[in-house]
Amino acid sequence: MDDIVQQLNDYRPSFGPLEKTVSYGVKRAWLRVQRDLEAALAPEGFTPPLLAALSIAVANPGIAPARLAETMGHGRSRAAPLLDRLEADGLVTRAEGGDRRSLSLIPTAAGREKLARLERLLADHETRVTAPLSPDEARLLAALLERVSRG
Amino acid sequence: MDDIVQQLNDYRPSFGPLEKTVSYGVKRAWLRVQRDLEAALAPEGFTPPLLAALSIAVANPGIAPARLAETMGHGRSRAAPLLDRLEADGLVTRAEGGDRRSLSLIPTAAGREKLARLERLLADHETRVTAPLSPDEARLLAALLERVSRG
DNA sequence: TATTGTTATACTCTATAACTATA
DNA sequence: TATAGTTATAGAGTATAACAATA
Repeated sequence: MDDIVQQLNDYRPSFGPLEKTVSYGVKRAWLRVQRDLEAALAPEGFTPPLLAALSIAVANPGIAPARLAETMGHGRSRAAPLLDRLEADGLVTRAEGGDRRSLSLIPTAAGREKLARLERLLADHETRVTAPLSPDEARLLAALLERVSRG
Repeated sequence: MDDIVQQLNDYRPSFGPLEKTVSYGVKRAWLRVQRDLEAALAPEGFTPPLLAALSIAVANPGIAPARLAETMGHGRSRAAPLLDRLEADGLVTRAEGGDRRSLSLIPTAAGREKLARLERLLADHETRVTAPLSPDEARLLAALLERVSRG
């Protein structure tokens, strides 16, 4: 009797043709990652896109907004609102670039310190997300995902 | 000289602390998957969430809306607008369930035929997304992603 | 008291197009 | 003619809270 109840509780609806696809697997994993990271950054008043923008700005001092957006996988117009926020928080400044059309993004000391704090939250997040995997499996997963992203 | 130009062209901005994380890898892969699938389904007037809902409804006849939403990884309220659309298109019907609180979703013949057509687009999409991988690598990636999703 | 389906609401993410300035 | 930054706008996805009906 108990095993019948167990069997019923174990029942999981099928995903149909989506079952075992990389496509839907990526989507489901993204849902989990997205929610965990959002919750992890909330105490710092940050969001995942803001973290990505700050990370890239700090790692590539002098980068132009269009290049930053491109690195994130987006069009130019995605950069403006993110940079508005980072600049308002005093984490990044928009300086004039060599070409007067383009800007040069300079991380401030506060920006580097903020990122250092966020890196600790990020490391904990990564640990939670990869908890079901061995370290080797996690590295393998990251490598496979990168190849898919590059296409 | 040519190799210096090549070196410059090869330059890619760094992701900083996000580099090589599973977390950001999932996000980047999701961006690619999402865009490709959206474009693939557009000619059929469908979106990725509609495909997921129809797939689950067809694969689990009689499933309740709350269970469908849960399978997709969402709360109850996410089901209603998706089912509104599927029902308006004549692909699924909302029948009374055994419990008068809950509904029983029944796929129509048109729903099964629509899904069969979408499955061909989905297969092509999956082929494009996994193009950089061997078949074994693709299966491995799907399995690793599933373990991450289940947590 | 808990569960289901629904509605209302708001917020984030993202894309497109258009405008200005510069090259 | 092309590139950069910006703004406006719209749409899709998602979450929360609240409601009525049923258990």
